[in-house]
Parts: sequence; C-alpha cells; structure tokens
Amino acid sequence: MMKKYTIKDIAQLAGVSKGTIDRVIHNRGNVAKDVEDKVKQLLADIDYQPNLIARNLKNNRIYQIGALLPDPKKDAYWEVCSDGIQQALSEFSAFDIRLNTFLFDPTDTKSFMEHHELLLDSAPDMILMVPLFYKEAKTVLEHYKALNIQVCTFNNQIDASIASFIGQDLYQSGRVAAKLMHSIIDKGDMAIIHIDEKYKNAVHMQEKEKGFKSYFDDLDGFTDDILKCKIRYTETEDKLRDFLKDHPNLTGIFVTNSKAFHVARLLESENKGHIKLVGYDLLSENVHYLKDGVIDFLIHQNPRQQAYLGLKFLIENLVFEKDIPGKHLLPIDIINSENVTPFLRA
Amino acid sequence: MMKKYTIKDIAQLAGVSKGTIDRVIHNRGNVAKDVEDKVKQLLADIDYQPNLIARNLKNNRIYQIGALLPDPKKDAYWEVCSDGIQQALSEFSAFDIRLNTFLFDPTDTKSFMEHHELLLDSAPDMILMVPLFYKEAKTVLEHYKALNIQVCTFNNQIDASIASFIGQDLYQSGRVAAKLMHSIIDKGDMAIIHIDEKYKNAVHMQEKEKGFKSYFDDLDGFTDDILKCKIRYTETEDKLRDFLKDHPNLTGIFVTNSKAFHVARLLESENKGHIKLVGYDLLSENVHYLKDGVIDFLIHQNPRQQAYLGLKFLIENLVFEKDIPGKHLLPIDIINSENVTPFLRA
DNA sequence: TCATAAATTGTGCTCGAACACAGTAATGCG
DNA sequence: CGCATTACTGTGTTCGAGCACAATTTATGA
Repeated sequence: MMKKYTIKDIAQLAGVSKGTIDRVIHNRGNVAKDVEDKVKQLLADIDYQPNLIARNLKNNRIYQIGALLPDPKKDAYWEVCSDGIQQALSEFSAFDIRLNTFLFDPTDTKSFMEHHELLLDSAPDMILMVPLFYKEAKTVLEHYKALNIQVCTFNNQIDASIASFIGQDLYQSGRVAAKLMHSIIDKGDMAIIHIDEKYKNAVHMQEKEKGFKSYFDDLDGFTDDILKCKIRYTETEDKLRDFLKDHPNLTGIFVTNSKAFHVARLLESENKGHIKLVGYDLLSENVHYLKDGVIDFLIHQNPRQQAYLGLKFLIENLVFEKDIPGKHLLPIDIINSENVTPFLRA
Repeated sequence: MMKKYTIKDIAQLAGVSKGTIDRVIHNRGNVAKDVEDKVKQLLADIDYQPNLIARNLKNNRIYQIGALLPDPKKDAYWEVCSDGIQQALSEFSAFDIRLNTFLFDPTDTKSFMEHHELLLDSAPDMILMVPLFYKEAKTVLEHYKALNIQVCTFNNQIDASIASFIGQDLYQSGRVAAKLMHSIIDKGDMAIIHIDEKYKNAVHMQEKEKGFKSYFDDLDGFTDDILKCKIRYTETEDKLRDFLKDHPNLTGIFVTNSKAFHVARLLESENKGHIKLVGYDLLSENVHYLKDGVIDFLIHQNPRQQAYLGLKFLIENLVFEKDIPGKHLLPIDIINSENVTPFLRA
C-alpha cells in the first residue's frame, strides 16, 4: 500500500528544502549538479505524481476558448452540439473556462470566413471548430498554426498534420451502411443519394460513397448496379421524384448525410415502402421515419459526443497539460427502431 | 461575463466574515437569523458554486472502494471490466482511491458469498459489484444497505430500490435482437438458445427472451414458430447438434448471452451458414465468427463502460458529493462485421 | 449594575504546488 | 585579505474552502 508523496516528503527524503525540489521538477536551474541528480533519481524511484488539484488551485487564470461552429438554425444536425459543449463546461466548472461561440452558415463559405475573423479578434487560447469547407478550413487552420493556437476539429477531417480531429472514419461508415444494406435487400438496383448545396466541397460525402462501393466491390459475384444521384438542397423533391420514376427497379437507397427524411417522405407518399433506406443521424424527422419503418437503419455520427470530446480535450490540455490525441475515432453506431431511444437522451 | 465568486467575495458583499458565510453554507448554526437569511439570499442571487478543487485540497483522506466481480479467468466476458476500472482510477489519480478487488467464480454462488465476506472484512467506504445471482445478491445488498454502505451494481439489475444500477435495458435489447433478426431472415423457424449453468437464477436471459418474443407478438400476422432451447454449459455441443437435427427448418438463432460462438462453431462445421445468428458481446471468438459472416449481428453490452461508469459514479460521490443516479441505462450497440473494430479498442 | 453565560462573529491556520524573494555559501578579482 | 559577484538554497506567501478557536457582542440573573 504505497503512500502518496508530496513535495515536502521528497524534500525531507533528499535532505533539502521544497524550493529545491520545485526547481528540479520544473528545470528552473540554480541547482547544484549532484543535488539535481539525486533528486531526479528520487523522483523517478517513487514515481512522483504532482497533486493536480493543488497545482490548479494557484493557477486561477481565465481560459478563453473560441468555438467556430455551424449554425443549428440552418441545419438541425448541429443542434445537439451545444448539449455536448454544456456537458464539458459543467464537468470542468471548477475551472474558469470562457467559451466564445461563433456560428456560421453551413451553406456559405463567406460566413465561415467572416466568423473566423471575429473568432480571431476574441483572442482565444484554444479553438474548437467544424472545418466544414475543405479549402477555407485549410487556410484558416494554417493561420492558427502559425499563431501557435491549438485547434480541435470535429465532424470532418481536413489534414492529419495540421489539427487534432474527432469523428468517425467516414469511409468505414460507408462500408457499414453497405453491409447493412446488403443484409436487408433482395436483388435489385441500389442508389447512393447525395443531398447538399455543394457536393464538390463535401469530402465527407465522397468518402462515404467510396466506402459503400468498396464493400460491394469486395463481394464475389456481385454485379447489380449502384446508381448515384446528386441533388441540391433547394430542388430536393422534384429531382427525387424524377429519379425514382427513372429507376423503377430500385430496392435500396443510401443517403450520405442527415437528409434521409426527404427521401423517406417521398417513399411514403408514393407507397414505395418496400424500398430499403439507410441514412445518417438522429434528427427528429429521421427518427420519426425510422420508427415508422420507412427508414431501416440510421448511422449515428454523434455530433454531441464529438463536440463534448473536442472541448474536453482542449480543457484537459489547458488545465492538466494532458496530450491532445491527433485523431480520435468514435464508434460507428448502428441505429434501428428498437435501440434509438437511449441514443436520444442528452 | 460573470465573475467567479469566492467565499471571500461573498463575505465582503454581505459585510460579514468568511467564517459566517461558511456557517451558512453548511448549516452549522450559530448565525443570527437576519444575517443567515441575507447571506442565503445572496448565495442564491449569484448562484454560488464552491470551488471543488480548493475543497478537496484539504480533504486528503484515503478512500477505500471494494469491488466484487466475476473472475475473468472463468468467463472471458468479464475481461474488459478491468480496463474500465483502470480508466476510472487513472482519471481520478489526483485523489487517493484504494480499490480492493474480490473475484468470484461466476458459476458458483458459494464463491460469491465467500468473497462477499472477504470484501466486508476490508471495511470499504463504497462498493462496486456485479449481482450475478439474484437471491444471494439481494441478501448481500440488504446487508450493505443496513450498514449504510453505498453500492453501485452493474450488468444485471436486482432491485431498483436497493442499489444503483448501470447497464442495458435487457428486455429492450431482446427487442433489438428481434428487429435485427426480422430484417435479415426469410420465412422459417426461429430459436432462442440459452447457454448457461443455471437458467433459473439468470433473470437477465429471461428478460432478453421476453423482449425478443414481444417484438414478434407486436407484428401483425406473424405466425412462425419461436423455439426455445436451454443448454447447460458443459453439455453444449451435443445438445446443440441434436437441436439442429430436430429442427431442419431453422432460419434464425438468437443466443441470449456471450456464448454465440459455440453455435457459430457448429453452424460452420455442419455447413449451415445460411442460418442467421444474433448474439451478444465482443469476445474474440464471437468477433472472429462475426467477421467470417457466421454471426450476423452482435449486441454489445459494453461491460468495460459499465464498470467504468460504476466506479466513476462512486468516486464522484465520494470526492465531489455528486448524486449517484439510481439507474443509468447504456445504449444498446448493434455490431456487425464492418463497425466492430472501433468498439474493440480500450 | 456588574459578572457571567450564551450567542454570534472574526481570525488564522491547514491542505500541496508554485514562485518570489531573502538568505547563505562559494568563488573571483583587485 | 576583503569585498563583490555568482551560485545555490531556504522561507514565506498565495490560491479557496473548511474548521478550530479566539474575540466580540448580547442576554440573563443576582
């Protein structure tokens, strides 16, 4: 039963004062070589761990964290992020963490850049952000790096070398969707549907598509068609209806983001409930169609947990000097009508 | 931008000394009625939150926690618990938490009681336990309650009123299994297989069975048979082989605990790979058959997370006086061959 | 009225780490 | 040798909450 050593204990053991121990621990110099060696050896021998509580008692500075996030009013997918952020803040309420949140329009790169400027003006110690637009995010992240500001990104990955990332392996999540689809459909055509403003900037949707296709490529003797359809958000309904009309043999549809409910709505109104549907995220409309049986599976990207972990990593680095993992992959949760409920609670 | 108030600030605001504030906060009496009211009002107005760091600095006692857990050497299901426990301990390494672990044989109620006695002798402040055997656990829990020792149970629930519980809704997890099975099987017979020493004491397996059946009961016009088969652990293979022979129309099997790999092994060797198989837990053998396609889905009960949360709740109650939730339900994770990997990492 | 008890309030120390600053010993240089 | 400079070491205060105890005010009774 090992005792917990304090600086005072070590000072006594080494026959010096606690000031000297402190100088050794923090390499602040002004210590005789032989004493330093002796103390260092002692510290190693007893595996000294400083009391983080006492350390932070003195360190009562106010930490400023900036958050650059998509506006949930523009896309409900982002709504739950604030829950995760609140959870992290309350968990570390013992410390004085000030969070400045800047919400940008997820359909507008200009809005992203504008709010980035505002964020910079707020002089944050660290930054939490969703790098939604590849090109702009890369520029911004390089800017932060030059300023030596630690950044945590989540939801989609830009560049492993430039900022810490929390999220799912999107390629693999495409494979999960494919596996699910494969297990529930009979023979027939399958379609991948992308519903968004700008497909080209949305690397995450392309990754999911690649993963989805790779699964079927790996199957021996699988030759059915995988169709592809890109739809801009504003023209969703008409385009979708045309697409369904053009492909009467469809038996399965994979929607690569949280917009599966648009497809579900149409399938229901056109009595095409036999078409299997796999999509993403627990938006209330998606959950509704999941419970109704129109959507068969949803993959949960858990933006709430992503935001929570991102903020937690930043705070733990600030107050405990913990390392921030370069990449933290969340599990890919499979949701059906029976297990959805516990995932909805905050 | 609200300031963080300390006891000193409040003392100044109220025009009294910090000692008086402290007496009011802790209801230690010896405060004039009018002063007490005034200070209480002030505390409420500014929503005073004590600095937990400073509070615990003084409170440097050693906390003893006892753990009564199944021996992982007897059942690999329990192996990952120690990871979760280690994680909780390292997260709270700033506090002096001593954990005494007592491992009992999960097939032997006598072993459970013996180790319970040993646990009591160690004079724990709090207890973490897996109440594997209903009758014995109930006795033991009442004993702890009489001694006023806080207990966290996980994996299976005994009695909501008697101890805190962390785990899955087992009835609902049976329904999840049923929904999965329903989505992947064609017409044909289904079987629920229980593989364990003592079925009667294993309420959790009965709950899963009830949930599974209830799903199909809710379906209109579903009339196929749901067979049932209880197998003792020692006689698994022969009994299983007979059962398969007796029911040649089987298309789906649901195994109610982590022993699905026994069935998978047999299905593979008898070339009955077309029979769909749904089971529980990410034991390495299960994962192997999942990747091979013999097992279609596994439900992840996440014993690692259960143990982690249980210990975390206990510690947070000890050091932060946080409330322990009476019941904490974990999500019911659906696992297939494509999303299993991230769930395996510690 | 005054002594004394009772009620109320203030002061000062503790926890462990961090750090400023005071204090002491060793060395250099004229 | 003596004084200054460097090299090293020890002391004391701070952070916020908690608590023991001292100090003060108020009430009570002879």
